[in-house]
Amino acid sequence: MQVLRAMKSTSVSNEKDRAESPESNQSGKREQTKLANRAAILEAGRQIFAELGYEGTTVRDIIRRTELASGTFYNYFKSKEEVFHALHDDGVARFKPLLRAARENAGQDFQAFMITAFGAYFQFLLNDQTIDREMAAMPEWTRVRFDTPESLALFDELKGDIVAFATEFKLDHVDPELLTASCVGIAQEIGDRLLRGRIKDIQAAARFAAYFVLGGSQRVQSEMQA
Amino acid sequence: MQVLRAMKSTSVSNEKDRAESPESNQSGKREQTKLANRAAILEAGRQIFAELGYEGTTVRDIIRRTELASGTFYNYFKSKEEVFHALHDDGVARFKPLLRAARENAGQDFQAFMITAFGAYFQFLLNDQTIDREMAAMPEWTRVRFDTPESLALFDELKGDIVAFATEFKLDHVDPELLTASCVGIAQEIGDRLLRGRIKDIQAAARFAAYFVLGGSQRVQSEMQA
DNA sequence: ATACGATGTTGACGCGCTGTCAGCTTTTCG
DNA sequence: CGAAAAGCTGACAGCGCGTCAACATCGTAT
Repeated sequence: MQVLRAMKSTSVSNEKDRAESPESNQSGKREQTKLANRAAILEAGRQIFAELGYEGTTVRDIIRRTELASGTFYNYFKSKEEVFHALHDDGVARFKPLLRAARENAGQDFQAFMITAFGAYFQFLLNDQTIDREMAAMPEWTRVRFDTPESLALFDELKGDIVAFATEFKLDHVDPELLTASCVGIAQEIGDRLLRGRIKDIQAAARFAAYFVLGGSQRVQSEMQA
Repeated sequence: MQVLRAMKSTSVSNEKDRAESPESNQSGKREQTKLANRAAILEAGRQIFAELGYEGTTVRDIIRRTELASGTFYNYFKSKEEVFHALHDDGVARFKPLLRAARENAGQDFQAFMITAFGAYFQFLLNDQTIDREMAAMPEWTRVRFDTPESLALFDELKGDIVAFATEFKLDHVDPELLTASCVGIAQEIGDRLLRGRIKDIQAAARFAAYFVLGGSQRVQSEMQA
C-alpha cells in the first residue's frame, strides 16, 4: 500500500490543490506518492536505526515500519547504507548554513570564527535530530562513521575558510591539510564526548577547541619556520 | 577438520614434545588444537576483512578460508564482530609498549613525549600489520570504528600521561578530558589521511601534531585563567 | 467518458547466511 | 585398555536479501 493512500484519510489536501494551483510544485499524484514513500522510508529508517543501531537494523526492519511492500524499498534505495547516507546528508545540509553564518559574522576575526563554528557544531550535534546523534548515544563498541560526498564537501568548505584565515594571519608554514584534519578531529572527538555526557558544558568546550586551534596554529608556525 | 591435523603433515613436532617436556606450557594435544584453531580463524579473518571490508565479510567467508566446519567457529567467537575486536586488540596491545617507551624516553620533556608518541603512532599505523590499516585503505564511504575496552584502556593510559605533564607544567585551567580528546582526535584524523596518502611525511605530521598540542594547551591555559 | 500505455507496487521466490544441536571423533585419564 | 569428557562436524530451521512477473494506479490522447 502506498503511503499516500494511508495519509489521505487524515490529510485534508487532495485533488483540489491541484485544481487551485495547477502548476505549483510537482504535484501529480504520482510525484506526491513518490515523495511520501521516500519520506516514509527515511522516517522509518531514522527510528529503526536509533532503536537497533546501524549494524542491527535490516532493510526489512525499515520497510516493516512502513505500509509499503518489501520490493518497493528498492525503488528508492539500494540498501540500508543508502538510507543512512541520505539521513546523514540531511544533517550535513542543515549544518552547512550554520557554518556559513559563522564565517559571515566573524568577519576577519579568526578567533570569533572558531568559537562560533565549534559552538554551532556542538549545539547542532546535541539539539538537531541528526541521525549521528541518535547513534552515538548507543553504548556500542562498534561504531560506524560516514564520509559521504556531502560530508567531504563540507570539509572542503571548512578547509577553504581555514586557508583564508591562515593566509590572512601569515600562517604560511602551517600545512592546511594538517590544520583542517586537526580541527575536524578535535570537533569529532569532543563532540563524541558531549553526546555521551562525558563533557557537559558546550560553551566551554567550544572556547577550548577554538583557543586550542589558535594557539596550536601559531606554535606550529613559529616552530616550523625555525 | 581441526587445523592441527592439517599442520601435522608439515610439522615435525608431535607427541614426543609432550614426552620430552611434560609440563611445559599448556601442551596437551587439546590445548594445541584450540590455539591453532583460534589462530587460524584470526588469520583468515584478517585476510578476509582486508579483502571484503568489515560490512562485506560474513562468518562463512572467514570459516571457508579455514579447514574448520562452520559450527566450530562459534566455539571460539560469537560473531565476526568479536573476531574483529580481537584483531583490533592485538594491534592495541602491540602499540601500548611503544607509547610506554615514548614516555620513558621523554623524561620531563613534554614536547619530546608528544613528538615521539605521535611519531610512534603514525609509524605504527603505516608499518604494523594492524587490521585498521587494511581497512582504512579501502575506498569505502561507510567506515567502522571500534572502541574496545582495550582501546579505552589505552586512552586512559594516555590521559594519565597527559595529566601528569599538564600538572608538571601548571596547565591547571586545561580540562584533561578535553585535552585528551583533542590529542586523540588529531591523531586519528591525521592518521587517517596518512593511510590514504593525502599526507606523506610522517615526521612532519608528528611534529605538527606535537607543536599543535603544546601551543594549543598553553593558549587555552592563558585564555581560560583570564 | 473511455481506453491504453507508462509507471510504480506487490509479495512470493530462490539463494545464502545465521546460530544450533545431535551425533561422531579424538583426547584424556584412571 | 576402556569410559568419560571435550570438542568438531554438517545438516537444519529461520530469516534477510534482491528480483521479478503479475497487478494496480495514474497520465494522457482520443
